[in-house]
Amino acid sequence: MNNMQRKIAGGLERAFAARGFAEPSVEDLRDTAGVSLRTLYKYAPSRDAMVLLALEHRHQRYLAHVFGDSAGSAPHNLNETLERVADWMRVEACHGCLFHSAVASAPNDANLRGLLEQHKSEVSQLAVAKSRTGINPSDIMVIIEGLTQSWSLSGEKALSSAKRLALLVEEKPV
Amino acid sequence: MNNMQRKIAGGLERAFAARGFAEPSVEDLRDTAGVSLRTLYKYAPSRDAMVLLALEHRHQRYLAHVFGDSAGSAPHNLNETLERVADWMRVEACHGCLFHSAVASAPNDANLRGLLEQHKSEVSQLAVAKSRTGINPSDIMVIIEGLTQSWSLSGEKALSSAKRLALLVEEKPV
DNA sequence: AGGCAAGTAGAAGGATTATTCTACAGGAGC
DNA sequence: GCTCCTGTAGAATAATCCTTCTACTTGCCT
Repeated sequence: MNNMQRKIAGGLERAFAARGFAEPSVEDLRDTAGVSLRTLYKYAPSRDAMVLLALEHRHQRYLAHVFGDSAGSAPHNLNETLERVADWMRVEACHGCLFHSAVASAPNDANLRGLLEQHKSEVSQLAVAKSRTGINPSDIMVIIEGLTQSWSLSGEKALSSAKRLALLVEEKPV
Repeated sequence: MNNMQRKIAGGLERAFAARGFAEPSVEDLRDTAGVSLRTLYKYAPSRDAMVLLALEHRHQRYLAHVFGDSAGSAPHNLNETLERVADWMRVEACHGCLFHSAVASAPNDANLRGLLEQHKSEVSQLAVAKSRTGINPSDIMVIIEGLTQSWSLSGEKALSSAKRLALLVEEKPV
């Protein structure tokens, strides 16, 4: 059960990340998940549920990548955290944040909005804990969101900008 | 011709901003545009063209709001510029940037991606011109994107964070 | 051995959608 | 007066999509 669920969730995440949340049909999702239609609907009884499943999987993977998992490798400061965020963008060839994409495709879905808030608050909380000084949570939020969003436009330049901003605001906390 | 085009473009922009780019059907778009189906297709011969029309209209309105139009009221510095961005978010009750939303709904559409890049580069160029010191374009990009994106989560706190960051990086240019 | 849980493959239904087309009304210009 | 342009209203088409359902297979447990 768990094994199959991971397989499906991973496939769904890949499909939505590559083609957005609007375009892929359920049959497309079935193909990238590599299961039958019936099994797909068993683990996610509607297309909306498939979106939620993909986002939950994404959340886990993002946290593991950026903040390290139990395997012991975790960033030691804000600078390293930002580098990991950039690395995530590089590896996933991300068109920006998948949670924002999901909300953008269905702006009136309260469930999605809830997931987005939960995801972002968890991320900012973990990031604040990496700071030496008691950095303002919304400061780090602006920096991380700015880095994530402008990555696809500025690339590596966005990373050095984000690092510079973080350094300055850590030197002069509010 | 011009009058009708503005009416249609404005209606399309409102519809997509309120309900996202995936959900509204062409008949929904017709309703919010307030014209007949035939006229709508005359000015935008396909649904994709309707998206482009809406985004062009959005681009004009955004620039006019944030950087002032020929009517004489323009921001004098970075701080004021950021306040105008925040004001835009307040007024438009924006779920983030509409261009990013469009790209998120169709990540493989090259036309959309081109429009996004063009929009953002124009914005950052105009913003840089508002800075006293020669601020790094990608710095201001990260700040504006961060403010825009985290507005829906942090609200006014995002604005003061963005202003603080801008102040710091203007004091210590690269 | 036999039955049950969980999988594949794919057809069918019913609804929605983008686009095109027909039929008609009002107004401006020659 | 007549014609052309631009508009409305709405039907028809052809395709796509989500969801459900049937028929069949495989492996595991008692």
